[in-house]
Amino acid sequence: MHARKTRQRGAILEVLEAEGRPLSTQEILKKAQNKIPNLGIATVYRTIKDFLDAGKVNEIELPGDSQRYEINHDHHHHHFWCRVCDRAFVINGCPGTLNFHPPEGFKTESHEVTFKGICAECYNNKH
Amino acid sequence: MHARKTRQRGAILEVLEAEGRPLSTQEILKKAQNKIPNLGIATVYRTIKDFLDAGKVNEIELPGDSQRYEINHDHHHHHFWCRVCDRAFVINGCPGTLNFHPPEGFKTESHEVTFKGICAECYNNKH
DNA sequence: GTCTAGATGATAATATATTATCAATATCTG
DNA sequence: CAGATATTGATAATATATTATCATCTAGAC
Repeated sequence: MHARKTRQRGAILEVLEAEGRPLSTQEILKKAQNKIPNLGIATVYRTIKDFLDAGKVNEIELPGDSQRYEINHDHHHHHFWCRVCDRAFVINGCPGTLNFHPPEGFKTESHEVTFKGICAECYNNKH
Repeated sequence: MHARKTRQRGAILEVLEAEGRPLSTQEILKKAQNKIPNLGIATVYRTIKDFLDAGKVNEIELPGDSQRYEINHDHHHHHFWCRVCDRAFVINGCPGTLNFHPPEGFKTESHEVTFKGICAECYNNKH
């Protein structure tokens, strides 16, 4: 018997799907608590770890900030990080041609591009 | 009387200049201790903070890792991060044309590109 | 060389993120 | 429904990075 389906895990998955952008563990906790008021942070961490192992979610690392998690859709993309509301957003595709080569002998395995600035909501002071 | 010139600060600046790549506080400590054996980590943090305020060094944030510091040369560039030796390197210039636009209404202020992989030394097992 | 304030080193204290513990609870099988 | 066990929530414990404290030391003015 393994991996039971619980209200908590369902709620966390729903939150990630509904938002459609990378969320921090705290963001996940807050939003999932709308469905399950006394949800604990430990359950968020445990569930995210399970989802990661199962390949359901990806771990996003913003420069200098803690991890974010997003549903794994298997398509290459990058992120925008709003310095006002601290939310991360998905930017589909890859900006320009990353046909740039590191020094001789260096083997590049992946790359990350993070745009920083202000999102539309914050720019319009609605947030 | 302000900002005295000390052996410690000189050593830390020399290390940053000699390496020519972003260093973590621990890397700075270890390398500067070759010059000043009982240098303390607190002095590294204090000195780096002073250098940041003075604009002498830049703070580099790798996705998911702690800060690195490098001499400020005022030229746009990005970084390569070796997953084996954990060292960061400078990649001059900007890869490709970053003529990519975030969603309508988003204001981009800066961008960071981090290449991940294996550096030449580690690839050749010399490290 | 002397003096004084800034700097240092050792270490305690903070801050934060993540994991471990464990009794209570809830899921799933039969 | 009942029983076995995976899961949960509350919280303690870890891990790590950074900052504060303070007695001692030292750079630089005189």
